[in-house]
Amino acid sequence: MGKESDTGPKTARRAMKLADVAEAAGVSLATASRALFPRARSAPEPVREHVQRVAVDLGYVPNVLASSLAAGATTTVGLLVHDLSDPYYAEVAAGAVSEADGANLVTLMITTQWEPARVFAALSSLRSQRVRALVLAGSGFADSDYRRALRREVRALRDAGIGVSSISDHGVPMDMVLPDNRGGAADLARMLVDLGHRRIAIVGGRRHVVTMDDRVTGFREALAEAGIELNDDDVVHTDSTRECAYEATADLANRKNRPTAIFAVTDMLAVSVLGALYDLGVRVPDEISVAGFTDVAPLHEVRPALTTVRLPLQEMGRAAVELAISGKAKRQRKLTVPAEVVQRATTRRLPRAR
Amino acid sequence: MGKESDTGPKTARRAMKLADVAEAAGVSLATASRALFPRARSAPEPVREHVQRVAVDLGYVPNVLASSLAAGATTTVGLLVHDLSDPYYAEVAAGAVSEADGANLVTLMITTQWEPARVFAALSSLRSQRVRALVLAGSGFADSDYRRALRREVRALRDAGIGVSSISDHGVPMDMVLPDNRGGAADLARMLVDLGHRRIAIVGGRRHVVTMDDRVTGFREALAEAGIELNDDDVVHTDSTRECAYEATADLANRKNRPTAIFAVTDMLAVSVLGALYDLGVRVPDEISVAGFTDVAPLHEVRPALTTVRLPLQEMGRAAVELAISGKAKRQRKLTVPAEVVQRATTRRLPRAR
DNA sequence: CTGTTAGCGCCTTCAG
DNA sequence: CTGAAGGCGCTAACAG
Repeated sequence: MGKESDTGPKTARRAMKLADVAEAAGVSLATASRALFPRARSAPEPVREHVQRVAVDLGYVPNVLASSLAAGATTTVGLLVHDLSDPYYAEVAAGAVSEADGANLVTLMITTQWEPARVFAALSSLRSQRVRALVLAGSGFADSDYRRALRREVRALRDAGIGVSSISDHGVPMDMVLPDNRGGAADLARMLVDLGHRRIAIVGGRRHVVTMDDRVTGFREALAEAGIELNDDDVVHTDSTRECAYEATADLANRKNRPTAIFAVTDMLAVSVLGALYDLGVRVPDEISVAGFTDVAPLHEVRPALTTVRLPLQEMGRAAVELAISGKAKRQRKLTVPAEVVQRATTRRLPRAR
Repeated sequence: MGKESDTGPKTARRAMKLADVAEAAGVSLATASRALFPRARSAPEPVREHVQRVAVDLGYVPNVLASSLAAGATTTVGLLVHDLSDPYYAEVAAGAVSEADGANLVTLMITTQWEPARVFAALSSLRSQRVRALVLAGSGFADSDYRRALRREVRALRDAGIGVSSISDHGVPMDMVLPDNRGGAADLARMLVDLGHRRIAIVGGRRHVVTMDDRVTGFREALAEAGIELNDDDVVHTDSTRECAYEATADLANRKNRPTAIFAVTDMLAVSVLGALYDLGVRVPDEISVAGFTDVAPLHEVRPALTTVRLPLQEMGRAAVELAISGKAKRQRKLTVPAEVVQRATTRRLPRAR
């Protein structure tokens, strides 16, 4: 039916629909549907085969929008990260996307640039997309307004039947993957102390970001247990990552009481610290030891090899997706991920360690 | 695992729909629609305001599936990359996602793991999602079967009114962003020659990947013009990136006629080469010069700073999305992106340059 | 087993 | 300017 279709294939012609296939195959809509997508009821083998070949001959591609609308369930999962160009999130996302793919789900990715407002915008956008599940992969903020608002939003999501999970604790009840930032940082601190370090500085990341805060806290507490108190100016906070860390390092290196070790809460910060020290002619680890956190992949081959605390980023992404899509559980689930110190070449034992 | 009946408002209740808002506001469905989403016709200010407040009071969130289905246009763009954990793609994706976001579009991300079959699966999946536009960010393959099949698929996409663009040439007519891999590599080769290098080796990446191939070709041609012919064993190909590059480097460094410079077609490969040389005790750039390609962000602070060829990854991602969503043009558009040599610390002038 | 028929939630001519 | 009504493409009860 219809007039001669224009042979010029350039014209955006209407896509084939199931009804077209059904008609061409001489069966009803319902039968075609059952033949192509066997769920509750299937269709007998001969019919199925026939309809399927007709479908491919016609170049039929199902309209997911329509089927999702009718079936009341989509095939998408939402993924929120702060910044894809950060290796941390890139790896987490790689794992998450791969896991979703394995579940035949496609990933709606949104980047929030460390801005709470964008997180909420993204959440609302994804809700409106009716994602089947959603993962808050970005670290949460230590801010009670944020948490209150998030709590409301998450409740709405769950009420709508959307499974939600997060990586790191956002201060809101939901399933979560909890990398042991505190424990890992504490282990690292103890290791440094064992190596004889006493004057240690921290190059912290953004303020009020729980992931970063936890690392600082864990590190600090472990030092305190060893009888080492950190002054406020032993903890430098950096915002714009790059230059900040660089300057902070220069400052630390020039102090009269120069630290013997620097803990950067992020591998990316650590590499900036290393770069600054290199440029200043301060030898690592001979003069100063440096450690990072996360063991991010792009830096694996860098020399001297960075001492850091390993986190299985991709697996964390996978696990978060897994939690979210299986999120029917009544009880909140928390999956703790161990963080393991990896001692490499940027740290050394102090010669006259007591 | 008791039979704890979920109490409270946790039960997945039906989400608010436009009809609910309309009813609560005492207007018709059509009016509510026009009040909330003013497009062709809007609604008078007073009505609009009223309906809007009713909507928020009810916690109404529009169902994008339904509206897309009815309006015949979605708000999603598809993005295909090979591997998100590769800094190259992570940055490209960051740019692309951001650009899409700026156009109020949300990104459907799919990773294809360098497998052609997955590319096609992704394409079909995205078509079925009725994306508004789609970007093939992953490098194409130098394989005629692949290209033939892709050509068909792209035509189908365009026929369906979906704008398509790619980064790098996939050998198929469509809008594309073309980083000047050949030119950049050629410039790099000339620079090395100018520095006095004559024995140069290439650590290539995957075979039959146009992006990598182009770099090798451009480099090789420029050397040839300078009268330097590369033997086959001067070009090593690596698949699994990591170990391969490492071993290849060891091999190169141990040759009787050790090269004075190594060009790695990728920064990530270059850093592996550097790592291997470091472990072997070969000094860079004193004994061997090393150069990479792309100037990937996570490596910016690494020392000695890597000589490389800069490509504006994020902008490439943005541009590709821009092309795809504006893809109504009849004429094919090609956007060439210049690649600029950045000479840093891993290359040096040979002392007795002839 | 197959076909008919309501919707899914929204948009958009078309009357009023 | 507003409302009623017919789709958008598909699914899932229902009959037959």
